[in-house]
Amino acid sequence: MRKEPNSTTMRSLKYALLGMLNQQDMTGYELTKLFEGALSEFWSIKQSQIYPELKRLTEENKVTYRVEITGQVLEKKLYSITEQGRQDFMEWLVRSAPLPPTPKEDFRLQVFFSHQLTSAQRQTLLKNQLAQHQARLEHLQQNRRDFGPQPAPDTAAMSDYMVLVGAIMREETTCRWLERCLELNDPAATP
Amino acid sequence: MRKEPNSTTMRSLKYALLGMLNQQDMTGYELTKLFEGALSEFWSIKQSQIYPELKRLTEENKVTYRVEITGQVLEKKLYSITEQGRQDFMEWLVRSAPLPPTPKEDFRLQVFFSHQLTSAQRQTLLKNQLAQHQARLEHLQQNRRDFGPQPAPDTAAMSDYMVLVGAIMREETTCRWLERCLELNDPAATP
DNA sequence: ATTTGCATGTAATCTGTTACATGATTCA
DNA sequence: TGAATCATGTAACAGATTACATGCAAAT
Repeated sequence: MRKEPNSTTMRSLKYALLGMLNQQDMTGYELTKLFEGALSEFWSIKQSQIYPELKRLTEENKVTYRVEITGQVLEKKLYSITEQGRQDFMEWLVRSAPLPPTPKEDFRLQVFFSHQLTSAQRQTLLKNQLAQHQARLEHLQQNRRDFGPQPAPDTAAMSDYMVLVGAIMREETTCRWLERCLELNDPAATP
Repeated sequence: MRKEPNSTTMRSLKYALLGMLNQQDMTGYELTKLFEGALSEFWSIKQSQIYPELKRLTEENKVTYRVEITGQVLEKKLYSITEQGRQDFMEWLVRSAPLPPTPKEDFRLQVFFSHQLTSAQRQTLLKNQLAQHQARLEHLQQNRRDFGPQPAPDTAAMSDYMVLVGAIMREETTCRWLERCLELNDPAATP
């Protein structure tokens, strides 16, 4: 008896790949580069996940591929989304799911237990975290500068832009939070 | 030959449990309730994870337990942290790790692909998300009101407070981001 | 000729989720 | 006496990470 597909799981990677292939045919390698590059700012995946998932999507008839030759003999598989895959993807894309549980962040757990540290240790921890988020924020702000003027609605560039703005706002807030935590732990500071 | 403990993994659950047991002896059931209750706002775990992890921590001599009887026969295991466990925990607590990759959020992936929707569909998606985050924000703000005045530095209450403030700031920003996205997608709106 | 990049995969392990499974105690 | 809560576990599966493994092509 064939196993029924389990419909209760998220399959986020599936939709990430279908979404990319819905825009353009690509090889697994190109998909890897995309997710390791600019996209990794908000969606990171490992190379080793890609090929098994593409294989699975092929078996499920969500994608197909044709083999192309680079140079003399090197084979690459150029993947395309199928009609079934596109339908699946569009269904996911419009879906309004209930909010998932807040993602776990180890640092927030450290903060939760931070009264078990000395004041100085806590300050070191907070300052270090702040420095790291400031660096990430500056990097994202550079991305925005490189982006140029605000794109037009209903374009791929606008989607990119919304995600980028979201990432920047998130980092800004994290920095403000950490600064606030430092204040709260320094009784000398003026509130 | 005995397997070496793998030191490259995070073991976040380990430290979450040790941190709790470092404050008070507890049963697995009580730990479950804690993480399902107030803490679930920023750190959610499933009941089924608890008992295997407690078993493992016992084998690793990070915790011990004594059996107590409720009623006539019902056994419960009251866990305590060991000295070794406390050392482990404190080492983790002061550790400044490099930032982990940004946690994956399906919704941001949907936004990234949202130019493949109609303007109306996109608006529905954004508005639905906004409503959900507004509800969560109100819930968190209620928690803050219940919290009372700002706690003193160096107390457990202050740690709680910092995490709560962080959660509120995060939700506020998410709401502002979603409102901004709605603006960006409505050419009629005044910027 | 050597390094870097293109290209595709597998194996082992870890973490987390869903679902199942059982039974005692307390309160209405 | 029946429902809610206390209390502890297991099994199967899903998802992600780390590490390994191989080999061609292009550029310096």
